[in-house]
Amino acid sequence: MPINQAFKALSDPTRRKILDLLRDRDLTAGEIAEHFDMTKPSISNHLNILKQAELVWDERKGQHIVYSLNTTVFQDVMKWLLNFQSGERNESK
Amino acid sequence: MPINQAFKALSDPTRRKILDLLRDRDLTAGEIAEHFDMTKPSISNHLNILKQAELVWDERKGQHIVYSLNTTVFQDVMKWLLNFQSGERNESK
DNA sequence: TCGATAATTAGATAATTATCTAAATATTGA
DNA sequence: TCAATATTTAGATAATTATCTAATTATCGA
Repeated sequence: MPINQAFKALSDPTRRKILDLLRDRDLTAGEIAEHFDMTKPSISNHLNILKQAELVWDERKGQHIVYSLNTTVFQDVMKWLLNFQSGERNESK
Repeated sequence: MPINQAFKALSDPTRRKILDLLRDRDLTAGEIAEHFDMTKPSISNHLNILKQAELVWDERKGQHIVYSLNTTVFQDVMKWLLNFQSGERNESK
């Protein structure tokens, strides 16, 4: 919901690549980590930042935790950007 | 042009407020600084980051340097976001 | 219940970013 | 040309963020 967290989350290439991977299909934390040259705790941290920004959802399925994309916040960010072209004032804080 | 710089630039509340101020009209560096409880060098640094991301243009007019909004990059960012709803794969790096 | 697997949390460190004060540069107008 | 004004650059420090290893938690299946 807070636009600030969304922009922060989106401002890192690793996190954007995670989002890109999730466009294809839902993935477990481990599957996501396989795509990166980085430890699992680091990826876990990035996933947490994406989760806090509500850009992804997580759901435990047995031993695994499955991550999926939440497109709602993308729309919120787009609305914010559209406001710059035409819209009325918004509280950018 | 690089989406990474655009997101980085947008991920700071001070910089988003600067962009918001520039929606009304072009402003000099000093006029921008007046709106913040922060030194001029700090604002100058934020302006530089916005400039590198091409979110603003600057033009010297006599003693002043006038900053203005560049909406092109906003559109690039929106295109990137739209891709997540419907689009084909992009290189999110 | 216990060993194996998946993932996160804790704690430390390195890298990046934001901010400040002081100094430098550019321009104007007398 | 020189003093005043506007802005940036330099250099230092504090705050934040990214990353690692080691330890912890949760779940499964025998």
